[in-house]
Amino acid sequence: MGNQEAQLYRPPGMRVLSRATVSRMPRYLRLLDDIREAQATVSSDELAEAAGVNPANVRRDLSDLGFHGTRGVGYAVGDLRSRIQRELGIDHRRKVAIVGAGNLGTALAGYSGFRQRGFDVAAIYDISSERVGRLVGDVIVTDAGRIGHDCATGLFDMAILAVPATSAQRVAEELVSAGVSSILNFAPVRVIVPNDVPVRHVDLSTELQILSYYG
Amino acid sequence: MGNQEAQLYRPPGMRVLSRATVSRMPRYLRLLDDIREAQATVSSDELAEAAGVNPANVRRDLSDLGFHGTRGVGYAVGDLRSRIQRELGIDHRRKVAIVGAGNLGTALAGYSGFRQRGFDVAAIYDISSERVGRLVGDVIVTDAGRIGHDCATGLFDMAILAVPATSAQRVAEELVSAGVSSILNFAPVRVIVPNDVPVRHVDLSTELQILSYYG
DNA sequence: TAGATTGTTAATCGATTAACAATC
DNA sequence: TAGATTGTTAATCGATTAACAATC
Repeated sequence: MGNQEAQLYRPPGMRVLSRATVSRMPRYLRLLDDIREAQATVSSDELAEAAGVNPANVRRDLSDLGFHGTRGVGYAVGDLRSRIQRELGIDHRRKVAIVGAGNLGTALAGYSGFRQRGFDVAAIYDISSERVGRLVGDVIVTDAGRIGHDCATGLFDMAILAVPATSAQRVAEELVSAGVSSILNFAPVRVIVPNDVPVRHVDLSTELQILSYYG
Repeated sequence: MGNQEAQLYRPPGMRVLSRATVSRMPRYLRLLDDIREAQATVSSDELAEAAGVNPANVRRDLSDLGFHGTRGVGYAVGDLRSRIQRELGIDHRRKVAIVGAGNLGTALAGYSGFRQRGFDVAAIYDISSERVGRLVGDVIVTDAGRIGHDCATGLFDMAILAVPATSAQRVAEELVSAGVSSILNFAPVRVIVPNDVPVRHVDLSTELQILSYYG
């Protein structure tokens, strides 16, 4: 694992979960969502099957999560579901800012997929005075100069970069110093965030390069 | 490493590169792009500094890549740059299909970021007869029934899913059986591709969940 | 109790890194 | 040659997994 992958999150007073462990959580959740009321308990074998991992791995993951099952019985479906949702931060809606009100930013603002998954667009920013003041979806385009202030005061805690390549790094740094918790970068350039900054940062352009590797 | 992460690519007659190794390549490339003509050689220390990794890690990565430097001197900048670009499949333009000509699909079709990074939109599909035939960007919306045929005949080798949650899994399976090499999923739902299928698949909705974890 | 399944130990596997001989 | 830097070995680290005692 490189530094980036090794980046860990330490909830206060809780065990450290590896990035690999966290990445399996949504796969467990998928089965739990399907089961719902149909079944009160689920075994590590069933979860493993659904997630495509080893049953021992499931038991270790849930144990690391501090969630315990009952020997001979399994894990309580509803409780486990809530526990994982809380862990992933999807037990409540998240406020996201879109930076860049161009072609892509505007489309993302109206994209129902984010909303369906619990991400609400709280703000959209641009530097162009022509765009500032316009209504995009539910929100009015704000001058990009306010990004730092708005982030620091909690208007949003997640940001989507939909800016030109030339501004991406600068905006990312501004967001980081204002304390944003996550950045999803759609700009066609790699953006570097230091490893010691507690931001989970997914660089789409890098992903595309990696993607293309498998072609 | 879960199964998903452990998925490896085996170029014919070439060493196997781990996903972790591949993920560092774009970071090396970034420095090499910056250097260009300014410097003929680069050391593992410089690459390590730029990529935020250990110098020994750099040397091992390049060695695994089959690229060798000169002791006491370093690595040839231009040659290394070409070698990595070839490895990542970004030494040539890639043809991508967008599935779904709705709000998001249309925006992505016109998004210059893809084009700038070497991804050309070769086709856009939809099932709605109202949308089929319309011009979106450079291409005319085609009936989704042709996806399998067009992929199999090489019209594109990468796909972007911009469909509703309900169709995402079905479309992904169709693309996989037609032999697509990469899928980038923008649908607001997780899509499962078996581990033994040689598709590099980045599930944006899963990433979003992981993202939110760090908030 | 008998069967099932967890939780944890110890073994295994793979990736990272320190160290240094090779050599430009 | 003297200094620099690679390429590789061996040590280390961390994550996965087989196995099984604990226990419902």
